[in-house]
Amino acid sequence: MKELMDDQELFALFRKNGYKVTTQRLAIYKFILPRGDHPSAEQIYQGLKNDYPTISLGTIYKTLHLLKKIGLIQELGLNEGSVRYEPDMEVHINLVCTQCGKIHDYKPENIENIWHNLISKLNFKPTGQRIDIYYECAACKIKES
Amino acid sequence: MKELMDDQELFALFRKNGYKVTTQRLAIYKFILPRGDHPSAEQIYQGLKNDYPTISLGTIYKTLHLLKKIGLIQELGLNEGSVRYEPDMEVHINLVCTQCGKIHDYKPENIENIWHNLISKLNFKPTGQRIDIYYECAACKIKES
DNA sequence: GTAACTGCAAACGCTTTGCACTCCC
DNA sequence: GGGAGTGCAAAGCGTTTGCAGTTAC
Repeated sequence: MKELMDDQELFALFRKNGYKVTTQRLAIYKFILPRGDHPSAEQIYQGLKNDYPTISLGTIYKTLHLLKKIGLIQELGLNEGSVRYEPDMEVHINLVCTQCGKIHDYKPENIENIWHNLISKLNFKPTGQRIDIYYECAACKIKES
Repeated sequence: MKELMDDQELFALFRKNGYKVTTQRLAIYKFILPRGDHPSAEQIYQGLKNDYPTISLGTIYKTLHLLKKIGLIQELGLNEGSVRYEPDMEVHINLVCTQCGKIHDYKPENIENIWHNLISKLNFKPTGQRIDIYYECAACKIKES
C-alpha cells in the first residue's frame, strides 16, 4: 500500500537505489499519488509550476522514469499521443473513456484471486500487469446527443 | 473469427462503412492478419515495400486508423515509442517482454467466462478491452547472463 | 568537495497533415 | 467523371538528450 509509506520510507527507497532525495522528486511523486486520474507529464507540469515555478518538463520526465524504475509508479501508453502515469501497482482495471481519455481505477471483488487463477499456468513470474476496459463515459455520451 | 472472413465479406465491410477497396488496404490488413507478433507501422512498411515499392508510411498510418475504426484491428500503445497493431479483437492476454518488446497472445481456458464475470457489475457496455502481462522472455534472460 | 541533479534548449522519432496526382466505382 | 485514396514532403508534438550551473550529502 503506497498510501501508507511515510517520508522516511520514501527517502530510504530513493537512497537504497542510489538516488538523491530532491524537492522536485518529492513534489512529483506526491502530486501523482493522491490523484485518481492518471496524469500525463504535461498535466503534472501544469499542476506543479505554480508551486515550483522553475520546474521543467525535462526534470519531470527524468523523475517519472526514476519512479518507474524503483517501482513506485506505472506507465500507461495509450496510443493517443501522451503516456499516462499512475501510482497504483496492484492488480486493478483501468476504465478508459475512448472519447475524452479520462481513466478511473476499478477493483471488482476478488480481482486478486481471479487474476492469480487466470495466470497460474504461466511458467514464469510476471513483473507487472495492466488491464484496460474501453468505453464511452456518461459525460461524453451527453455531449454527443 | 477474423481468420474465416473471405474477401467478399472483407470488401463488403469496407464498403458498408463508406470506404473504397484498394490494393494497399488489402495488403496491409493481410500482412497483419496472420502475424502473431503485433507489428508496428514501421515493421508493416518494411514488410510490404518489396511487394509494393511505392507504398508509403503515410498510407499505412491512414489505413491502420481506418482498420481500427471498422473494428478489424486494435492499437496497443506501449510507452516505448511506437504503437503496435494486432488483429485479434477477442478477449486474450498480451504477454509483453519488457526487454525486447516481443508480444505473444495467450488465451487461458475459460478466459471468456472469467472475463465476463469480472466485468458483470459494470453498468455500461465496454467497447473493447486489453490485458497485458509484463515479463522478461527466455531469450532476453539468456542474453543477460 | 564532488558527484548527481536541475533547467533550458536543441535534437529526435513517431505520427499527422496538406496537396497534387491517381485510381476505384 | 468525380470524389476518395495514395505518395511525398513538411510540419507537429511528446519525449529525450547534452550541457552549464546548482544542490544534496
